[in-house]
Amino acid sequence: MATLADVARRAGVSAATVSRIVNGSPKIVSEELRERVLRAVQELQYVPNAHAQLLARSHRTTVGVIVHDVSDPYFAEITRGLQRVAGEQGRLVIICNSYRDPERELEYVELLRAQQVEAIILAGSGYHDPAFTKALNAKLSAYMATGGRVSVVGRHKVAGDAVMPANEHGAYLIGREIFAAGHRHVGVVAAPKQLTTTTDRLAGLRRAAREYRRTLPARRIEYAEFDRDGGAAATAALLDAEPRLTAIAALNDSMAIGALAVLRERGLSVPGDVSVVGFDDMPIARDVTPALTTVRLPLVEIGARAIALALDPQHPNPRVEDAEATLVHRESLGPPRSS
Amino acid sequence: MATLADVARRAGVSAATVSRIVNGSPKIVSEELRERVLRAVQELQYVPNAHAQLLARSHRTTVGVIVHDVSDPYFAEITRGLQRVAGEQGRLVIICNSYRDPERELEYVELLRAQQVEAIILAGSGYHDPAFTKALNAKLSAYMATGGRVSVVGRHKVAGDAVMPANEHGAYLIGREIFAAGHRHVGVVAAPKQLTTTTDRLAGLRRAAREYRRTLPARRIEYAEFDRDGGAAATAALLDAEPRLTAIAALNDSMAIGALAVLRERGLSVPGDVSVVGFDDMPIARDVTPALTTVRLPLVEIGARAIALALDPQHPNPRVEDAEATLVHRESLGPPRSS
DNA sequence: AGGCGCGAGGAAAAGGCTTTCCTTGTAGCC
DNA sequence: GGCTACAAGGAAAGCCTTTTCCTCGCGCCT
Repeated sequence: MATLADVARRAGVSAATVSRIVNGSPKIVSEELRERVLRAVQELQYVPNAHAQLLARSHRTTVGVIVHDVSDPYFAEITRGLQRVAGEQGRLVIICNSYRDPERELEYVELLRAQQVEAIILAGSGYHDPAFTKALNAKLSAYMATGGRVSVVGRHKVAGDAVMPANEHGAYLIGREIFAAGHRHVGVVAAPKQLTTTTDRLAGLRRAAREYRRTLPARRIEYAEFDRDGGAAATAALLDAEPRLTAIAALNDSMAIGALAVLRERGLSVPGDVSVVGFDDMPIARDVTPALTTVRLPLVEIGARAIALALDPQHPNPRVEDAEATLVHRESLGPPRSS
Repeated sequence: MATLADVARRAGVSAATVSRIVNGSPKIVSEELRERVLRAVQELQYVPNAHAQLLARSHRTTVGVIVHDVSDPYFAEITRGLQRVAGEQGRLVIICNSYRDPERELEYVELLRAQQVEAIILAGSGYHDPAFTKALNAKLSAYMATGGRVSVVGRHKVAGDAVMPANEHGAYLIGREIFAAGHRHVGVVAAPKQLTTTTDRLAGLRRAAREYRRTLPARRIEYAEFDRDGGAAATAALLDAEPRLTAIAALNDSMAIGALAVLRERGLSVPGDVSVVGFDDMPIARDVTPALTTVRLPLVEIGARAIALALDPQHPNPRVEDAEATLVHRESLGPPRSS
């Protein structure tokens, strides 16, 4: 690869001059030299070595984000918002998929630190795991102690700024909707127990239940992987255990889609026989049949705010912002069948 | 941030020793020093500066991939395959979203070159744009000239190794299916004209049409954005212009889902009134109603092969591999309504 | 005892760039 | 003419690691 020095030699100038021209420094250089240098750059197809630049410059210009999986629509939206703001502020974004493996999450924090990122954004559910939380906080604190900025979305008890999606409240809204419609036998298709998102959303559902003098007995809560197939598996189990179920609350839309698939397979109509509700309002939610009644989280905005917090040098670190949830009425929720 | 020198000072050893211990070099160091150094590393929360390492080491260990958008299922799958192989071979992957903007694609090639990546993988449709193709090839050649490896998926006329999805053949398969079912008035919901993927898939459809002594007149081909909303718009236009349509071939599943939405809105049943077929077999294809008849491309494998080619140092660069397409029968294709 | 080899650790260069501080040359002034 | 002041370009010092090449000391052999 051609280096700065190669260009300088070819143009017959010093490395300093080339650097100034290539980076558009304010220092004035004569038209003639500029031209010679630019020509040499062209001829040698010179591209500055980003690592050397990073080493030589003092200011950082990359931020890292750790998500479960960017191709999951939930995180795709958050990332979109994040990228937009990053782009506006001239920052590059490094995306890391943790696949919900705490170990890997820890590794990625180190990796991002090694990459000298200006800020780390952690998105996605936390874990009920004190040892992990402690380890994570230790790593993040060390990073913050050296000027790194941290911002998390939807995590309790982690150092740094935070944007908190209204998981509890969103679930409460949708729970109210279900109970108000008259359902008494409600099953919950839940994500793994150790995710804080699960706990939060279940809490919202429970609050709604209490308000309607109903309960959500443990035997009607089935935990499974937080995706389409998990939703299908949990629904099948639920249906087998409780044939009288008239409504299923899935803890996200992917799981709801899995539920829909099982219901269809078993010849149960939705919402005629069984109602189904989701969570997150991912784009596909309106295109399945029946279209999903769900809760929308302003994901793009959440991502944008998370990075904005991290990049705002004014305020010292721990600030918490809330993100509202809104109900989206579609067709998958109706009154219970009158049996 | 703590540096190697800080650790060395604290442990009372030289920088060389610290480096050797931290990197597990084969050189032997006494237990005592090792312990002192490791303790200092802990205390200072030292993490090596990745950029300095890159500068100092000779071998590269990152690869870059340029896709339209990782959160698009098509590219998500390709990326998954790619990441798997990259992980196995100890490589890090930098993902760049071009959002189908040729300009941005060019910029990303430069950026990846600046990052000193070992290989660049370019995935996604090419463009019918000689100026762009020339510029891209110039950049890639410059990169390859300095030892960079390039591998593309689904691009004609680009330097480097290639994996070619069977776009033409897949479309041929599905076209045959449509015409064999007896459809005479077939509309095509197509992606933008300047994408080579569009041309290839249309060619396959046309070949099937010729075989059945049918034609695909231009007025029954509607071009739109390569996504759900584009599919909806094109379908609406097609239906307005040709109410007698009995089948719609969408050039990918997202567009097919948009078509399904419009059809449902207009009270047309699928496949009773109008049949719909997609392309790509993205995961959601089986969960919409009716489940999509489509063509499957082995996307994960395509990604894996693309990076495997790039990382294989044996062979010199231009090798071309083909990836087969297979038909997936589901419910969205039926015989034409007998009107 | 002298020489050799070897093992453990350190010194220093290299890697590519930015940026501060200098040098040099020229214009402008008295 | 001699001086200052300023503009343009260059020299060189970092930035942080890795790695090659040394050095030093010790044990062993003859």
